[in-house]
Amino acid sequence: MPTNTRATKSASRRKKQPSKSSVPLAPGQKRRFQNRLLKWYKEHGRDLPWRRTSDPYHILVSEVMLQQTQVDRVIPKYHEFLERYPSFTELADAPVAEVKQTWYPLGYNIRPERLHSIARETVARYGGQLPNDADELLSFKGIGRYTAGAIRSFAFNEDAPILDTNVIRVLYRVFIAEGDPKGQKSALWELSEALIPRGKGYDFNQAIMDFGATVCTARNPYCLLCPMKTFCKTYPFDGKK
DNA sequence: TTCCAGGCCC
DNA sequence: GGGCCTGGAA
Repeated sequence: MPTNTRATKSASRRKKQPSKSSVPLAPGQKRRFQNRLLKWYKEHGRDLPWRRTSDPYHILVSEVMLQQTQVDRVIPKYHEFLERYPSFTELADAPVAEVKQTWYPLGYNIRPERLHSIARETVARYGGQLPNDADELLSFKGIGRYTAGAIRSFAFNEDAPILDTNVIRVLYRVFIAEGDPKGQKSALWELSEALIPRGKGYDFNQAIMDFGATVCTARNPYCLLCPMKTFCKTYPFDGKK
């Protein structure tokens, strides 16, 4: 926990005021969202290759590939890449030029360079084991806040929050629905964290991204078959945001 | 053809 | 807050 958020507990009786950036959740709303999302995921979640492993290296490769590239284009390259570089060691030992060639044609070629440097550093400084600590992960070039959360939840099974465009869109629509979503990142990070059912960070995070990618889509979302429509602040969708 | 999204770095 | 690089929408 951060610091002393309850310092004045006995000093005053003022009701807890949501800080400007936090989103109030109606009673039961949190659990309803969690239950419906996880149920939806059980029935409709996609079967993706990186969901069949908990190897942090595999997870990292998939997440870096997915940073600016759609799932369908990533899948074949994910297999090819791992076949060629089965672990941090092989990747670290490979010439970066070759790694970039293997990466082709995914594009954004700074990514293979960074992935390669992450591999080298992981071998050199962490004995070939990716750290699970948030700050250590964030210290790598190429791992930002989203990817650090993804690694912690998908590879290490921690209840770490993630926030990418899918998650932003889903949480904004269901719980906020006013103002500019991008201007509310900190509230959305808080929401992302607060909504994770204890011990279920992996499934919950995978679920919310799948949900955003296939139901709560950017354009023409499938509101009619959405399990959240009874309490979604955006339902019925009017064509914007 | 132009414009914008998308995580990250700076 | 802008630029990166690229696909896809406008």
